Order: sequence, then C-alpha cells, then structure tokens
Amino acid sequence: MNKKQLVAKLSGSLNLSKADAERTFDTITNTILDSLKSDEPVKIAGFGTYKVAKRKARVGRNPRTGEQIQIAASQKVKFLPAKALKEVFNK
Amino acid sequence: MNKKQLVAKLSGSLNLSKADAERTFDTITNTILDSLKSDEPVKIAGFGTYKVAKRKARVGRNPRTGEQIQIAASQKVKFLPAKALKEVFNK
DNA sequence: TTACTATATGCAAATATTGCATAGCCAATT
DNA sequence: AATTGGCTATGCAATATTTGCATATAGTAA
Repeated sequence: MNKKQLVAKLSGSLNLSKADAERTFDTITNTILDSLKSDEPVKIAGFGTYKVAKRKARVGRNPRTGEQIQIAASQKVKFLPAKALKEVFNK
Repeated sequence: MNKKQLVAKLSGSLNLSKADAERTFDTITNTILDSLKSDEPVKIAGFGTYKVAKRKARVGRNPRTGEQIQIAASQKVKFLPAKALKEVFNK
C-alpha cells in the first residue's frame, strides 16, 4: 500500500475529499517530523513511539573492495512498536 | 509529544474538532495496521515504510537468573525512514 | 484511577550497516 | 493518460548494533 492508496482509503472511511484527506495526512507526518527535529520523541499509545537515535562515528568496510571506511556520526528515526501492536502479529 | 498533543495540533491546523481529528488519526493507524496484518508493507513517500519483519527463533537468557531460554520466532513492525527524512537530521 | 510504557540488567544470536550498480516501482509534471 | 525523474530493493562481506528474554518500579497517559 502506498500513500495514494492510504489517502483514498481515508477519504472513503471519513467522508473527506481526497485533497482534504491528503492534507490531513501530510499535517500529521509534518507534525511528527517537527517534533523529532527538536529531539522530542512522539509517543502514540497503542501504536508506537518515534524517536531520533544518535549513531556514533565508526569504521565500516566497503564489501565490494574490502577497503576500510570511516563512517561519520549520524542520526536516524527509530520506530518502536507498542506492546499491543506486537501482540497483534504474534497472536 | 503524545497522542493527545498531536491530535490537538491537528485540530488547530486543519479546523477540525478534536473528536474528528482523533477519529482521522485512528483511522490512519488502523489502516496501516490492517495492511500490515495482511503482510502488505505501507510505503509513504518522503516519510518512510512500515513493514512486518519476521524474526527467527533463538536462544535468549533471563537476565535475572542467567538461565538460558528458548525464544520463539516472532514478527514485529519495522519502520524504515525515507532517504529524505534522514537528510533532515544529518543536514 | 487504571492502564500503558520506559528502564535496567547480561548475553547470544539475528540483523543492520556500508558502497554501488541494476532494476523496478512511484509520483509528479506535462 | 503517459513519460520521466527519483526513490527504493537487492546482493555482496565483515563488523557493529540491536534484539529480547523476566520482572518490578517509576513515570506518563487515558
């Protein structure tokens, strides 16, 4: 399922125009990103938590050549599924 | 930021009642979960992809007693941040 | 008030990471 | 409606990181 299909589904379930459904969806993702940008985790009970994880610089390796490579420190968004969500999939 | 604050923000930005904002939000998460339940990844361009990852059974350990424990195979929801999203945090 | 979630612990095994090319799919623009 | 540009999956090797076990408590949310 891609964004387009999700928006279509939203539109149908909620009696919204597709434009409104898309705007709503974009607002949600942007709000989540804004919060994460200020290093503030977003906790959605019963669904999961989005947070920014800091990764330290380290030495990696180019698997093609075997050559060692210095990898810079970076940040990435992590999603931790809520407990309830895990149970759904491991019924 | 928690769900309540996110819903409040949505309500304000989109001229929706809080009840409508919450209903919309819940519909989105439920739609994502439904798709994942049928093992169908959800791809949101510019944000990320949700997918179900299968984890094999393995040997674990009770950290309190040190005793070895067999851990059953399980499934968990993974979120893979989109490329655009990583760049925001590693500007 | 009741329910959920984070934390902290030791440790083995699963999985992510990294560069890069190809192929395929999605999204947006015409 | 179709084409193009852009993002993403895949596979590879070796190492780094994460996972997840039990359980109680503390903190937060509904």
